[in-house]
Parts: sequence; structure tokens; C-alpha cells
Amino acid sequence: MQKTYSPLEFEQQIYTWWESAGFFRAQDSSDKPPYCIVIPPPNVTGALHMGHALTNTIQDILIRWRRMQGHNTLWLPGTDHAGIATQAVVERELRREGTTRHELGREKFLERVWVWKEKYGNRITTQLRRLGSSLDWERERFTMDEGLTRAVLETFVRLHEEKLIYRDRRLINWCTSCRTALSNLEVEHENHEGKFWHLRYPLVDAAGTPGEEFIEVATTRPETMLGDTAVAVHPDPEGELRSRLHKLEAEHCRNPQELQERDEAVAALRGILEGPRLAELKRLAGLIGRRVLLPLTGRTIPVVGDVHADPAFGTGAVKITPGHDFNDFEVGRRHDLEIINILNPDGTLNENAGKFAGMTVPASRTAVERELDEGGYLVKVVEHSLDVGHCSRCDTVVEPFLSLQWFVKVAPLAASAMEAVRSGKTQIIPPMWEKVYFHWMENLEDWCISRQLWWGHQIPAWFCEHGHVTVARSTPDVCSECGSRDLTRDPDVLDTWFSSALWPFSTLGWPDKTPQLATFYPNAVMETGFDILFFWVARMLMMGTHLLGETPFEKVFLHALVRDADGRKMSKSLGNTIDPLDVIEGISLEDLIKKVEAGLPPEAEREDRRRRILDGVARKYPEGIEVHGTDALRFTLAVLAAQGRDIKLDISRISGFRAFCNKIWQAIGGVVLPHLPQDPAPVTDPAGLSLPDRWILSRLAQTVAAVNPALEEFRLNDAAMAIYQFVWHEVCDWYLEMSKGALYGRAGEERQEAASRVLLTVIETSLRLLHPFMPFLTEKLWQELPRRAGDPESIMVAPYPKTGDFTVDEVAEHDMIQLQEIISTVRTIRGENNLPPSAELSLKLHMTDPAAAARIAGLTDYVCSNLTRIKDLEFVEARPPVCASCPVAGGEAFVPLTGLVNFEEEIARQKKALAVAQKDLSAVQAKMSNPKFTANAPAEVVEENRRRLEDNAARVDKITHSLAHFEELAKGQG
RNA sequence: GGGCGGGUAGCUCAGUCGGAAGAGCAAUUGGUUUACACCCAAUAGGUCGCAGGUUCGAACCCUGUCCCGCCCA
Repeated sequence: MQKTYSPLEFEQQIYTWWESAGFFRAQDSSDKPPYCIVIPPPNVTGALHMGHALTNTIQDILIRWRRMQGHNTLWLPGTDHAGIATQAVVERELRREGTTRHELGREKFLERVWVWKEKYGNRITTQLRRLGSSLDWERERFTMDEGLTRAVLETFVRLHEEKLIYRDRRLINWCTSCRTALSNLEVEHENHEGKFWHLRYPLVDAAGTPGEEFIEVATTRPETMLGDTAVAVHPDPEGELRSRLHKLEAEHCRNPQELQERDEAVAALRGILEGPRLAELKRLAGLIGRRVLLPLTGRTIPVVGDVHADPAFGTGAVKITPGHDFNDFEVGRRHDLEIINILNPDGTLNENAGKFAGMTVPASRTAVERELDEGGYLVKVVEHSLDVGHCSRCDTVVEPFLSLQWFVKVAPLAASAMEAVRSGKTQIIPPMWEKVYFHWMENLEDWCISRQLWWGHQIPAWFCEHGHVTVARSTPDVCSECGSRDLTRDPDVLDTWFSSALWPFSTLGWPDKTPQLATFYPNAVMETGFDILFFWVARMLMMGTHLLGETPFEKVFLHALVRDADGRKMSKSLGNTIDPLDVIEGISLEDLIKKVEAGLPPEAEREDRRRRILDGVARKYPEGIEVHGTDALRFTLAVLAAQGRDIKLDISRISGFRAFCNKIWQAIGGVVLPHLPQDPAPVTDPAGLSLPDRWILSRLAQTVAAVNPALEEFRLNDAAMAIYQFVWHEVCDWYLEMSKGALYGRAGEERQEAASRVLLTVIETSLRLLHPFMPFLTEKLWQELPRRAGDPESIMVAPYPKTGDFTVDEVAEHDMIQLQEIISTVRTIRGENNLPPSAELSLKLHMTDPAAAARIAGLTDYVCSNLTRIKDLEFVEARPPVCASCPVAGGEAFVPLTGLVNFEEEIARQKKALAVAQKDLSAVQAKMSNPKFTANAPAEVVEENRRRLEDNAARVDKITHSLAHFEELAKGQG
């Protein structure tokens, strides 16, 4: 075995062995309880990032734990075809070759994408292996596989038959850069500082001639006026305002601030009702039925009465552009207005925009504003903030766009999906997300599923020359309505999330009734980030409950988002990503900078920003990033996994846990292996063992008892920290140190054999406990331990420790606490008085409790050992002269200090200790002297405090005496 | 505008039945103790955001409030 912990030397080798030996394989059917997790499929274009590392670590921990517990575990891998992203990558490649997908044609383009996928698509799966993920690779799936494609078609046809999928011409969110429709979820709303343009439209008479009268409207997007088909005003402004006023006045205010806000709102309404504004609003209402001239177009449009026009907002009149605004679209429907589309799919204005055709939106905005101003139609421009939708993929401003698209009617699907959670068939963890889930599900709009892309599942709908639609599982020969043979397939593809929504069962063979579907559906757990609760989890629940009649998974475990050490989202364009592989394998500063630089977007070519980012990297990682190994990264992520919404990841945290890996490595390589017992059978019977032996076995029992429930409840941090605490601070810090005498044979052969057997038992069990978190290190070390006939080949298929394997020994734990107190007391005296280890010290104990004295007497060897470097221990009847002292349970400890220390320091230490003890005492005294406390508090709490009162009183007493003694000495000396 | 989450040591965060406030990192002091300096020992550091309330007792329950973040519209 290597002297130092070098993870890179064995991690990959071990993984290769596991995979080829078939340890990851699940059984289609088995007597063992099934436990299935399907991986959230990463984008096939993707490269591993910290989010993947986190989610895969959590899942692998759960899977490895259940596998060791004897479940038939299936962790199913796969990738997602990621429509827009993948198409964009290949299109970029084509652009570099000087061509486009349109020049290539659909068929050739798709061939290119497949070639690309075969070549680069396994990058991410290779990287997942590097994390130690025990995925059943023989079952790997891809959302565009033949089988999964069949599931998609089946779903589409079935939902269409059930009238849950329909086609409609309506406004959708359109990304002019991706040139496709988006679902509402793919639009991110941002608040922008914008402007409010006040325009005036002249009223025309019956002959269409404009007069002197105007209607003033206000808009945030003046260029859309080219598509206006009406102006709306409120039909009864006074009634509306009065009813609002009444409602406000009836409102109950709970505090002064609310009251003030209410009063302000009331005053504003009154101001309108009692001021000149009301007359203007009434005038507007009176214009309903008239027409206005739409400037720059020569068209006239009607004035309609609609409650959408808010009399308290803006001018009270609002221009209506049904082709480019969701609210206006509704108004248009109510009044049967013409819909004019002024946009091309690429975001330029079309022929309906007249002379502005061909301009981009921003250009047309300037041009329209200028012409309106010149024509005297622009009243004023004021500052105004507004929400603007952006494409979540490319950040382009999204345009409401009129088009014919396919939609899923989600309300009926949502009902069964909500029921699954409400009934507890699916449990969402942490539970706060259930609220979020319900809130969203209750307010769903239909899901636009068609995308104007080529890469994806082409919609199984065919149109004949009469416009009839035939939806079928395979290419139909004739139109289902008119029998026409002239059929064209809908060129559009489905939203990638449509196929993802089927993932928990399409990967198991659905729509066929396969054995693996029977065994592993519902899945045990769906583990993913909360950010895709709506995108993915909710939709899987909808599809699963609807299509299979059963919830797709029993638990949903949502983890937080990994951020950088300062809490910013990791992004390549900020240059603050931490690549998991760099953490695992290390990277030089030079290479790291190159990498960050390559990830910066072209805009960052602005030298100052670029420099700032790169300097930041150099400052943060002056030596690059060291090798940490997979296990340290995994353990860190497990510890951080329980946090709320954000995980701030700092490399120093990972280094801390790498130290833990090293600690284990050293302990096993340096102590366990050189002192292996003759008989490697695990020790379970504590009879005849030493106190440390019995104590550590008891602590092991407690640790096992803590870890399993923590894992059951997805408290991975508690499980990880319990093992960490046990292995480092109990096994290494105490047990190993106390057992060295026995291990080195200083207490005879029998003790040596016993101690080495206990040590082996504890360490071997700890490795199994730790295996799900640190698969590589534990396997490597476990293989070094002695093997017995019938033992499993790999730790990953060894049984997970369970409560009951070891028993808690209360007596041993109690005695050990007493021993630790004595040892710590000596160490504190040594530390506080700055006594070097070379200083030869004695310990005198004055014990008032004979039982305690007897126990310590039997443990003298541990007191006078490497733990304290005390050379002798003596029980005394009275305080010895010139010594440091410290109260211990059942007595008082003294360390003679003649010639070793100056009294002032010792007096200062004692004074401090006294103050603390007195504070503790008075707190307990106050409590105990309160009759209500003794009357109301539970008996054991009162008893506990009674004991504390005694202890603290004794403590104060001892320190007071000791202090007096020292002051006496100091006086004598002085 | 509606909803959700957070505020605990210098930093990052645990704290599950309401019963003496915890960890890791950082800091300070001492240390070549035959596994480990990726180490060991010791020390210091707290108005649990703020104000009320319930309770014998509140970081925890209730009300209000301030600040930060996120989601939805």
C-alpha cells in the first residue's frame, strides 16, 4: 500500500473492475425488494458540472446503500436529446463550414446531428463514471431511441384521441432567435426600465374624416401601433371607480402602515372621481362605437368598451393589438376584432407594417416614434418600468406571436397528478415544495408542445390538401377524414420535455408491458433539482398518473442549487464555474485560466471585464486546484446536500474532507494493517474486553443507529457527519490512542489479539458505513483487509451495517466519559500553563466518590499514557502543595507545578473558571428556586437540574478553595 | 401585486419532543508523542435580525416588523 493517500492511482481502476464484474446490474425480476431511480438525463451536448456531481452523488449514495441492504437496485442511466441546445451546436458547426441547415435539408441535417451525437454524446456518460456512479450501463437510454420514440408517439396519439392534445391558432411566446414557439415556462420575466409613450389618435366622423377630437393612449411598445385594431375604454368608469373605492374603504387594516397605504389609495381614487379626470373618462366612454384614425397607416379602427381598460391607470384608454399582446388578444376575441400580425418569424417587421417592413423591432421603434412625433401624434414620453419576457435559452426578448400550434390540455392531467401528492402516494421532500407544487398546478395554462425545430420527435400528424388532420402511430396512407392520399407530415417537433415527461416508464419499456416495468414502476425515488419541479417533475407526475394509472415515483427528493463561494450562480460567462473534474484530478493555474477564458462569451472580449474575471481566478486559485479525488468531492456534496435552496461551494471545504480521506488512509495503513489479529472474525461479544474496546463498540452501535434512519429520511448530511465524527474523533482521536499500548503488545498477547480484533471490526464496519459516500477509498482499503471464506468480492455488495449488529453499552460509555474528563483536565492544565510535553508531570486525584476512585484506579494505565504524558498517578487525601487543580466528577484533580509555572497565570486561569462556574450555578439556582418550575417541569428535567445544582455548587466550592490556596502561595512567594 | 425560503461564532452552515447554543473552516497558543503537519493538544469567539406574546422555561410556538434571496403574475 502507498504511504500517502493518492486517489488518482486507484479510483478509475476500481470503477472499471466494478463495471466489468457486473456489480451495477439490476435483475428484471427478483425476490429482493426493488429499488429504482432513473437518472435525470443530462443533455447529450452537456459537460459535467457541479449540479450533475451533486445529483449523481446523492443518487449513488441512495443506490449503493440500498444495494448493500440487499435491494434489487436499478439506477438507470441515459441522456436527453435536448432539442434546441443540440440543434444549435450542430448549426454552429455548419456555420463554420459556411453552410446552413436549410441548405443541407432536413434529412441530411438530422444525419449530421446523429453523427455528432455518436461522436460527442458519450462525453457526459464517461464523466459520470468518473464520479463513481453505479449506474446499470447496459440499460442506458436516449430520449430519441427507437423505444422511447415509440412511447412518445403512443402518448401523443392517445392524448389526441382523448382530446387532451389539440391544435389551435393563438398567441404563443416566440423566440426570434431560436425561431420557435416556447412554452410559458421557457420564458423568463425580467423587470426593465422602459418608457411609456403617450400617443393620440384622432377621432373620425362617419365619413372617415379626422376632426379636432383625440383619444390619448399610452403604450410601452409604440411600434406595435402598426398592428392596432381597436382602442378600448372602460364603459362605466365612474361605476368601476366607485366600486373600487367601496371595497377599499371596507378593507380591514391591521397596522398603521396598511392604513396609510389604504388611505393613499382612497385619496387617489377620490382625486379622480372628484377632479377633472372623471369628465375625461366619461367623454371616453361616450366615444364607444366611434372610430379613430390609426396614424401612419391610414386605417381607421373602432373604439370599444372593455373592462380591460383601467380607468385609474395611464390615460384611461388603451390601444388594442390582438396580434402582439396576450391581454389584447383576449379583448380582440371578446369584440371579434381583426388580428394583424406585423412580425416575421425572425423578429423583423413584415409587409403589414407598410414602409417599416424589414426593420428590426428596435429600429422600427425609433422610426415609428419619429414619424408619430412629426405627425403631431406623440404627446409625451415618460419613464416606466415593465416586465419583459426573455428566452430562457438565448435570452432574446420573446415576442407574443400569432401562430398555429399544438397544445396539451393540462387541467385534467394536473388533477390526477395533484391527487398523487395529496394522497401521499408520492411524497415530496423537503415538504415545503409540496406547497409550491400545488400552487403551480392549480394555476396551469395549456402547454404549447410544438417547436419549429428539426431535431426532436416529429409530430405524428399529417395534413391533406383540404387541411384535415390525421394523427397516427405510423405514417398513414390516406386522410382519416376525406381519404386523400396527398398527405404532408407536420414538420414541427415536440418540446423536449414532452419526452422527458415519460422518462420514468419509457425507459422501462412502456408502452409494452415488460418485466422491468412491472418490477420497477413506480420508481422508488426521483431525485433532482428544485429548479425543474415544474418543467419535469410535475409533468412526469401528470403523464405517469394518466397513462399508467399509477404515480411514477414514491418519493421526490429535491436538492438545492450549487453556487460559487460567494453565492453567485455558477456560469461560464461569469467565469466562476468549478469543474468537478478539476477538483477531482487537479488543474494548474495556467490550464485553469485557459479554460475559464474559453468559456467567456464574446461580449467579454472587452478587455477590462475579461481581465477582471481572469485576475479573480488567479487570486482565488494562485496554485491552481490540487488533486482532491472523487471521494472527497462526493463526501463534501453529501454534507452540503441538506441545505435549503443554495449550496455555496468552496474548495476549502473539499480540502477539509480530503484530509478526512487521508486520515482514514493513514489509520488503516499505519495502524490497522500492521496489527492484524490472528482471528479476523468480527467481535460482537464485549465480554472480557477492555473499557476502550467496549466503549468503541458501543459508539459504533450508536453511529450505525444514527446513520440508517438519517439515510431513510434523506438527511445525508447527518449520516455523513455522524460517520465523520465517529471515525475521526472517536476512533482515531481516542480509541486508537488508547489502544496503542495493547496493540503494540505492551499488555500481553491476549490483550493484543483482543484489541486488534476490535479495531479490525470497528474499521471494517466503518468502511461499509462509509462506502456509499466514498466508494473508491472504502473499496481500496477494504480489499487490503483480511478476507474470510464466503466474504463478498467487493465492499459494494457487502451488507450494510444495521442497528442490532452491535449493542450499546451504557456502562462503558459512562465510565469512558469519566476517564476522558480526567485526561482532558490534564491536557487543559498543560495547555493553559504552556507546559511543554517534555515537562514531567504527576497527577494527584482527591476523590470523594469511592466508586469513581475505584474505576479510575483500574484505568491508571490509560491516564498515565501517551494521552496525557503523565508519569505517575496517586490518590491523595488532601490537597497537595503548589499545584494546578481542576474539579472532576466525584473529586478533584491536582497537577503539582513546583518550578514549572508562575502563579499569576494559574490564578488568572482559576478566576476565569470560577466566573464560568458561578454563572452556571446561579442560572440553575434561579431555576430551582422557582416553585413553578419544580411544579410544572417534567420530573426528569427537575432531577437533571437538581444534579446540576449540586455539581455546580461543588465546582464553585473547589475552585474557590483552590484559588484561595494559590493566592496564598503567590503572597508567600511575593 | 401574490407566494415561498432564509437571517444562529469572523466565514459557510447544523440545530427533529420547547429543557445548559453546535460542527467545519478561519483565528490564537503550544507541539519532530514510532498512522497521519492533509497531523495532535489547548484556547478564544454568540443580544440565535428586531419588538411583543404564550409558557415554569423559547433559537424552536404565536403576532408584528426590518433585511436578503427565489418563484409566479
